[in-house]
Amino acid sequence: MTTHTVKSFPLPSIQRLPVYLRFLKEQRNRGEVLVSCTRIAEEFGQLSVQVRKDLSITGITGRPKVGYRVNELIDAIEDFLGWNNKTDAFLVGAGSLGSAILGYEGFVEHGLNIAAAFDVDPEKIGQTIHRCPVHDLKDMIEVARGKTIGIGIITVPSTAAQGVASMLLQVGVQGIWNYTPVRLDLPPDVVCEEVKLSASFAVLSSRLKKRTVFLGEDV
Amino acid sequence: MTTHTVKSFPLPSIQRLPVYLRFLKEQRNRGEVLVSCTRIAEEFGQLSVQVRKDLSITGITGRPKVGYRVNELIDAIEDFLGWNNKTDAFLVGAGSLGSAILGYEGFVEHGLNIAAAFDVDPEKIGQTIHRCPVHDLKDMIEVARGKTIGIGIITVPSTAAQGVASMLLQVGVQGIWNYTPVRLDLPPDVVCEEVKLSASFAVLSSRLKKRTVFLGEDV
DNA sequence: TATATATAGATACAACTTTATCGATAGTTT
DNA sequence: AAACTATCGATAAAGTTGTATCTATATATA
Repeated sequence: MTTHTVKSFPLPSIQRLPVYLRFLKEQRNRGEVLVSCTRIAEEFGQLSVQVRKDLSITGITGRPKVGYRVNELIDAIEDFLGWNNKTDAFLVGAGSLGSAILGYEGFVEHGLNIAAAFDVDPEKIGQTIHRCPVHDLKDMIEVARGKTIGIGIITVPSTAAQGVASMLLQVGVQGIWNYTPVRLDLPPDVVCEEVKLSASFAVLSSRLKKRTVFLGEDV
Repeated sequence: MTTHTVKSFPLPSIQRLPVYLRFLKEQRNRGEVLVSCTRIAEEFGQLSVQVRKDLSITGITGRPKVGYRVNELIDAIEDFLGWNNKTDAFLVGAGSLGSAILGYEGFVEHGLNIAAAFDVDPEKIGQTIHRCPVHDLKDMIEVARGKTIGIGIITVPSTAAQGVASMLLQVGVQGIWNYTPVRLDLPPDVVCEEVKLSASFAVLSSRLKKRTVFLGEDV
């Protein structure tokens, strides 16, 4: 293998792609064949330039005065994100957050197949949540045998997070989707994405605070 | 009221504050009185300069060769985010995602008091989830009477999101924490923060994809 | 008391992201 | 067929965020 630079794309653009994808699928269902970025932009209160730039990272190209082909665009986004290939995943922590993720059908459309869930609670072990079997956490290695598990989803209490992560590494996951606020110690070749609900709440709080200051104070 | 410019702070900095806060509280529990940003930075694999800049938005100032007072810093962050004042909230959608939020005790520490939950499912109405009563959605206005509800949390299916948002506006919420992928139509003075799980998954997916390309392809 | 050192604060620079502008193109209208 | 217009693509400018560097200061040490 030769070393080569992998071109990287703007993170904000990547994050906006799912929004466009959702809209494009809606349009396809309505029978639309073409769509312009002007149209997409006004839908989301953005500038058309930004939409165009975002879409361009997928490699797709539109036609002046016409726009983009809806189908082509959907394929391009899904291909870019790897959402047209199914990836098997394990979810650890079958509490309410875990159940919420198991129940969200959108992820199936994104190629995410949660093959099994795990927990330590005897009440949950053996049950089925949203058609997904819940196993004993200590059977994880065994359940994984013969399977290729690409992603591990961690929805356990913070204290258990690192231990669970280590088990998932043994199973051979390449990516971890971490819903706990814990910074995991992982080998550098494993991709980790954290869902930081506190960060989101902090943004909401600070904006509410600012708003209060603005409405209430006089300078 | 006079018009004046409200200074705005870097969003990424705001998002990182909860991470520091968590660490600082840990340190306080261990009896630490002082902490340097060098220490914080190494904990999170960041640069000390960035930590310093992030902390500076709260208005706090440290002392050279000494560092910051842990208590002072905790107070400053909580004050900046408004987390030292309790805010009452309504949560709409008592499914698994709603339950997960109700069950996450961290939010209480952030000043978020979910006063009531709402749903349309007769099975759920009248129940109590994590000490929070679940009411019939159509009783929302009535339940709100006499209360000041600052925040509305939306954890319903996408199709119901806009309707719920409109009800919350009637209740007088100033902020909405939206867990659905729907872009809500709201008056401009209402603050809305969206939790985009698909965006997070998109980042994970694209990085996994890139990784595969890097490991597999030869240029 | 003088010197060394770790640390905060300020300033400057670089990288990244968003926004604006301009030219090219394909369809539409006259 | 020519002029017009909506749209894309490319490039440039502006704004924001992250990183590096330098100075000042408080403590420790000789």
